Amino acid sequence: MSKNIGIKELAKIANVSIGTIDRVLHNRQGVSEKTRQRVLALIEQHDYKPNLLAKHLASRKQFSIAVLMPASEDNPVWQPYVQGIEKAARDMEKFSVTVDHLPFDQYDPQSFENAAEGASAYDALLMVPLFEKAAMRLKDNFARQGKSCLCFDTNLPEGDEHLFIGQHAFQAGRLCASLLNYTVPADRSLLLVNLGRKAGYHLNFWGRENGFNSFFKGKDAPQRKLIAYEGPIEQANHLEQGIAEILQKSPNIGGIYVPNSRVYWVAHILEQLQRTDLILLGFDLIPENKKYLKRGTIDFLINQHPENQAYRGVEWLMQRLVFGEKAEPGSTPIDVVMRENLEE
Amino acid sequence: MSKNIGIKELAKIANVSIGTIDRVLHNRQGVSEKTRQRVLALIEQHDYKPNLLAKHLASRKQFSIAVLMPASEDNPVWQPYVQGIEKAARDMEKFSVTVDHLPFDQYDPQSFENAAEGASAYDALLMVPLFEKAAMRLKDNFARQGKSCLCFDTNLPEGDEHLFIGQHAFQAGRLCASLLNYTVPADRSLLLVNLGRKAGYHLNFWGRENGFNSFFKGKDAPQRKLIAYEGPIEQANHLEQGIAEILQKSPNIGGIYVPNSRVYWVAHILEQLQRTDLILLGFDLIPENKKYLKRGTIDFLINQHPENQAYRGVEWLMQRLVFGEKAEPGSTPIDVVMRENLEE
DNA sequence: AGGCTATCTGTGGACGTACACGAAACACAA
DNA sequence: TTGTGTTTCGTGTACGTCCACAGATAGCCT
Repeated sequence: MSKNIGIKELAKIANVSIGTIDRVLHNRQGVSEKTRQRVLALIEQHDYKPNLLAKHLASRKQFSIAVLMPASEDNPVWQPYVQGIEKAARDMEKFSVTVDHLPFDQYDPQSFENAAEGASAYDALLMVPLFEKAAMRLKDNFARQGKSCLCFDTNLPEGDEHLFIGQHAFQAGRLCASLLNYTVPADRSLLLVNLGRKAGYHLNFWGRENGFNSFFKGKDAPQRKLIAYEGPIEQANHLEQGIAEILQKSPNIGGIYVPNSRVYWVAHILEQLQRTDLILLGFDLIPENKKYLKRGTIDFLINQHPENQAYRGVEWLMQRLVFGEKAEPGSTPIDVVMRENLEE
Repeated sequence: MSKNIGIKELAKIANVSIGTIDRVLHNRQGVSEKTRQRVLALIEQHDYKPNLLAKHLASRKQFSIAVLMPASEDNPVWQPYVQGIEKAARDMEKFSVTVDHLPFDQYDPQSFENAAEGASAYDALLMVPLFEKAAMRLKDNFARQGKSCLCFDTNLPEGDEHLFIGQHAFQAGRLCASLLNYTVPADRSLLLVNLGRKAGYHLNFWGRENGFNSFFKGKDAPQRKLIAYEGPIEQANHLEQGIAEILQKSPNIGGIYVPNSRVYWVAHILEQLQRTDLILLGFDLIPENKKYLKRGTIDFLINQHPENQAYRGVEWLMQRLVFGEKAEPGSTPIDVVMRENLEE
């Protein structure tokens, strides 16, 4: 009904011109204290909200968003993120916002630095902070310039007021523990497989690992034997041998937890060893994992909704830039996928 | 860099006035076929995208969206939907879109009809089509007037090209079956509890029930004894008695599936009977259910992300109205919630 | 009072699009 | 040729805001 009041009406009521109102709104100098107060009161009183569309139109600004994220060629995990970014880029175009993907090598800190360099020219930043120190620096840089910066997929440790879109890794780990605890008989033990802890083993993996372990600690936590196996990242044949050995040595193992997307390696090995009876749980709906999920070798996968995460990240930044909003980014559900709810 | 081309530049290039460009863009009559083709070619060639901010500013249109949904007082299930709608209403305001909730009584078809009556004046419709025939009529009405109509939460059966945001009930049912199949030892049977099938037992419930049953049918489906219990909806004491009896008669039952939000009734009864050892699975994160989930009486809840569903529904309609887009509404993940990933 | 700052305020033209109105161009019959 | 009607096109104003510039007002000095 009562359509929002505009700068013009406001001027009429205050008996000043729109120029004055404008100056007050942007608290620029050149307006007497008396009028300023009067105008401010009226703004308050009439609950004036600037028309963001008109505002943005008049101030002919073009915004740009940088997305700092590994190249999708490195790892299929990043593929859907890229898709989300691309879709967002298309959708944001209408708000005069351009989105660029600045790829880096997820195993090479220097490449991150280089990409970060390029990001400084943008108005806002969306990044996967795989390299902690460099990411922190970059974030602080943006903060200092009053520009928004949002992390996704992986969160930085000191997350006080930190802006993040993604799964809570620790919680996800706990959920996995609970799921295995439900599905594996109580007298059997669980195996945690860490693939390639040294290289590119990023914060998310730690969180998932810690969350998993935390489930079995504490006073009335379920008693369950846990075995940890630290596998190599590169040599697949070493891994096969290692897993074969550990399964032989501990025939009591009933379930395996892989806190990252490389669970398909383990799936492959289990099929080789004809041990598909074990409950296998891992992360990410990449094609290889889906394959084994369909066959039943992998039993559960935790989905992060990557396309959605990336899209929402860009959207959130756009809303800040264009509309000046500052809502909570909101978290990503920890989505359990089984053969039965695998889409497509 | 190359800032988007505008209607003005386009006019200059085409050697016509902006008026003509405008007519071509809105394919209104009054422009010769020759010029139209020329302009269209240029539009294509320069990849012209109208500036939506300006567009919306100039066309002083006010859109309205009606949301046909049960009143949240009827049932806590609807509470988060209302919140989603309200948040959407706030966010859509800047696009001059108003959103009204037209509540109806989920058990009273007549109240649905009444609400539907009121909806006809709106530009678009978002509804929970609990009453099939009336909903179909309403939907067709909107379609006939070229207005958008979107269902959420519950889908209409003939969903050929039908627009829907929400969970796939059948798939959700299958997932639940699988989950119980994993967590309940193979030699124990499962109980399916239908609460109040007659009154307000809507399509979603059927889908979840059928999906569940389908899991155990087919050639290499797991063999498992299923027991179905049809409980009364109103008399809680009857229910308690009924469940107690059936548990006594079939002591082999290892898990219970309740295909709707009333799982907390069963949880309450299980606590009374001191049978919290049973795996209990149901739907919706309403406060009562959360309570029992935290305590461990309920083991799994399927979340529908209702706020999100409602919000996305409104947003989708807004995008159609304001921006004229026609993307797929996208589906809702089937989110498994356990004690460990219950938020807050 | 006239002149001169310094401070305060109003005006007008953008931004890119929508739309009403009216002008021009054309066709065709008288 | 003129008149009439129809099709095709251009112009002007508006949307709500930003911003540069010009205009007004007041204070003070000579």
